[in-house]
Amino acid sequence: MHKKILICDDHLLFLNGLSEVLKKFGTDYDITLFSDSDQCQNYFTSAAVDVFLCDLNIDERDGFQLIQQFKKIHPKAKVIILSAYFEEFLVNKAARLGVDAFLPKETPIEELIAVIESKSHDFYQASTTKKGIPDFDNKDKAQLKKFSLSAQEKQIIRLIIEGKTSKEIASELFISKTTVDTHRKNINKKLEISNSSSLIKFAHENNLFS
Amino acid sequence: MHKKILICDDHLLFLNGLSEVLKKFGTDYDITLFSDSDQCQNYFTSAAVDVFLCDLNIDERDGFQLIQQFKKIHPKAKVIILSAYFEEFLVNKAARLGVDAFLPKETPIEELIAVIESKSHDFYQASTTKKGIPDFDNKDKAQLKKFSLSAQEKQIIRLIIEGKTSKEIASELFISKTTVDTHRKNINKKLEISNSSSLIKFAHENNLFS
DNA sequence: GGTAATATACCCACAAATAGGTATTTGTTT
DNA sequence: AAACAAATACCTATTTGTGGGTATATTACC
Repeated sequence: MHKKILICDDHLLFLNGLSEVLKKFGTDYDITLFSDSDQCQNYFTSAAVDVFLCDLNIDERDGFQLIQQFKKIHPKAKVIILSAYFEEFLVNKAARLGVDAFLPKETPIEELIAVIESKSHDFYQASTTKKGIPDFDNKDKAQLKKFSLSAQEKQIIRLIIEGKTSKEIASELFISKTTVDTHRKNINKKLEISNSSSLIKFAHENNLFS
Repeated sequence: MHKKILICDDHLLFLNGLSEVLKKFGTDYDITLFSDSDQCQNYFTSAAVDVFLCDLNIDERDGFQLIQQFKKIHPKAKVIILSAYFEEFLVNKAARLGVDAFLPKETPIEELIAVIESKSHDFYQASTTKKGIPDFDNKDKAQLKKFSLSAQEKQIIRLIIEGKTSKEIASELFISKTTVDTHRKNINKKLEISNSSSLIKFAHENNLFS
């Protein structure tokens, strides 16, 4: 069946490669590529799309934001996240946004195509995703609610770990310095810590990033 | 010109994609793929290789180790690192190992092929790599400075990483809080940084502990 | 025996972070 | 429509960290 596929990923080599592989193995795909999230959004606001393959962290913008916009315009399209990071709370958030599948980038191409071709919109359909599912609910209720860090909070933690000050983080995220301070305050309260060294320690111990 | 190319990367989709793209754009490439570093090493110990494309962090093993082994067996082959992480100290280490190019994974395919085809073994040849070069020497100095940290300074860094405040560190080491501050001041000066997050980042990047 | 490095400790001033509060807006859920 | 979570932003106050000095005692190395 003919499918209009939209791919957004800021890793150009990955983008090229994925496109090549899909053209080779896929039946009848019309593929459009973007490495810039704004250009991608411009495109999908006025074009038909059947399947949207999206990376997280596309050029510093949160991939979830892009997906949220996409969902508004194309509620029936299939959205598949291809992410290098496979963490429960990300999978959770994706599920809440109505993302159809959350696949690691190392997913075999056959499986990716199976997900693209599947008629159902089942979040758990891919075998690789299933692997992560057993403790999905437990992790969600136990660990995740313990911390339940929002996307913006996580973003700020990332920048703190990089050695940025609140002022620098503010200008990088186009928000006020006082807002960054509020986020840091809330983060510290949630994690029951009182300085950024402990925050970094926490992030490493819990593999928030890696 | 015919080239025997060996690629090692644990991201299967990336591996597939890269291989496809190289076959399409490259002139006459004989490509062998591995996602497992041990299997890759087994292969190159008894096979001719012209170009080795290698990821860092291949299945938990340090990519540098693999490259080191490769260099012993194929001193004249061209080694190109394709890494998602582009940081000066990694580029430094690569340069010291005699790696010919250090490219981000988002490198345009044309540029990657240009590097593969180039006759020279010039570490700085790719435009994307050049961007990272200006502070190459500075970071190298910082690298050396790591050894000029005194025992007490290292001890204090350890405690900072554990999330302790200067006051806490002082009482733990039975010295004055102002002395701890002096040490922190000297550490920051030596490492050319200005906050503890950067200090922790430095410690991790340079494997000061662990 | 002189020089260098290290550890110790203080002064001052300023920057940054932490922690309490309140408040508005937006979007989602029920 | 009401309730909620999230992101935004400000106020105040205190603590912590940073960076410029200076200074002394100790050890280590030529």
